[in-house]
Amino acid sequence: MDETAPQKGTVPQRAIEQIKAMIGEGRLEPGQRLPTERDLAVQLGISRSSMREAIRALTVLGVLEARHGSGIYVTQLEAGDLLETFGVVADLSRGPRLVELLEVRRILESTATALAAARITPDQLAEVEKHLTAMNATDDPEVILAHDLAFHREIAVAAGNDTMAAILEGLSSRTFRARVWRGYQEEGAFERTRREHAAIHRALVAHDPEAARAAAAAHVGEVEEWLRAQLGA
Amino acid sequence: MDETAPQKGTVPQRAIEQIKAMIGEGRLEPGQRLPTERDLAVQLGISRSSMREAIRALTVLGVLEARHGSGIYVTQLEAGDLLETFGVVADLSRGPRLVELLEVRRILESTATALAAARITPDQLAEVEKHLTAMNATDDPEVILAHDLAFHREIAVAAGNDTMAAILEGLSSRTFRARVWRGYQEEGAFERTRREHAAIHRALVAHDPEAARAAAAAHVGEVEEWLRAQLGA
DNA sequence: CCGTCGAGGTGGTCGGACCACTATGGCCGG
DNA sequence: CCGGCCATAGTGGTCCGACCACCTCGACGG
Repeated sequence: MDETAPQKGTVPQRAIEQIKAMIGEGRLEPGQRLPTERDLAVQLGISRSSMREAIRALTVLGVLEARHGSGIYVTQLEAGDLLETFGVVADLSRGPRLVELLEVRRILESTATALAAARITPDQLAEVEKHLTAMNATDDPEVILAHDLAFHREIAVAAGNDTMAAILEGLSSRTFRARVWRGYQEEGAFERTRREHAAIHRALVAHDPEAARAAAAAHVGEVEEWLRAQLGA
Repeated sequence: MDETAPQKGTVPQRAIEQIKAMIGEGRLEPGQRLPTERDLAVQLGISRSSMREAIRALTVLGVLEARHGSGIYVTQLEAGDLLETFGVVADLSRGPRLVELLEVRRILESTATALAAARITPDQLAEVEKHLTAMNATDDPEVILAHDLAFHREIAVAAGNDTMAAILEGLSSRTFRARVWRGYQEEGAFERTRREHAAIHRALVAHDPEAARAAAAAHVGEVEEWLRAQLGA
């Protein structure tokens, strides 16, 4: 018997492993187009439905990208594509785990900010300042939130570690922060937030890693403490 | 017309959002069983195929769990369930991004080890020691790797932040470390690794957070440096 | 030479059929 | 009466074939 299917796990799961293996072995380069769903199904000896499930799974993971009418492609496997799932975690987490996520963010954000203080270029610094002033120029919470996110994103990018930036992006996902900050900012924390952002900015300008680390840690820590108090109440 | 489908995005994508919303709004509790695929498909006005894709996607993300012959259940939404996919990222990353992932791990691992030094209980310490001695008692790389993973996992758990432990678990996934360490250990790094583990252990016993942080950072940093050199060569 | 439009190929969706597995409850033997 | 076995109904798993929506690219006409 040629027995190409050694019967391990579910059918789509096997397909997922095989495609992952193809990528891992370099047989599929990023950006390259895969055979059609129909062909792949025939190659692996499974039905198109199962193949679709496998492709869907890999699409969710950010490994593949399906373009309607065109074909299936391997993504660039960049940090952003692969770490999108972090946002899902943040969105579905609640209670104590929110605090844990904020703690992780505090650790990474403080280090990222410290690295940024040492490495940031004038161009990047200008970008950071743009969002800082925009944030202080309005009272619309939506606009503030958007620039707040961009402010921290620029800093994370300036730290020079795209993977870390992508993780922080997920940990600061829009819905996540909107949920937490809704209550936080209602307590008149605008002013404090502005002071903290200013402190971070000063540390970046001074290229002072230690000050940047402290400022960023305090910034996230403030929210963390508030949330902890909310849960304990 | 009642127009329940405002036509946004693909069909399965809409279904995913709706199910996520159900969970987010608390209409679906962790551990609870969902309606059958067939019923859900009818409820959302889509075909079972599309519903299956949506379920598959949420299964991959660790939000749902399908038990053949029994039904579909909401997971406990614990950090481990949701961050399992993180391991996939580590497995598919290569080159410069491996260094970035190690850098993130160094930051988190050092902090986690420092926290563990302050909080670890005698029981947990005993568990850590068990893996340490087991690791030093053999020359089988497979066994060493297994106990090495367990060693760091116990420490991460002792740090008291399950989310961080889950992330570190992903960053240290089996295939990831196997790939990197294969070459690393070939260069006679066994002895150095043992010394570093011993240093971490001493810091834990002494409940000395700063020493623990330094030891852990050095431990991961060693591998990081080696990998960086490999890539530059 | 360039813009238009058509055909072919792609992923997206659908419905139905059947298989594999699990759980439940009744039946049978003790 | 009790306990384990087993038939059965219901679940997710897989497959098939058809059709739809969309993109691509080349032939055609201006």
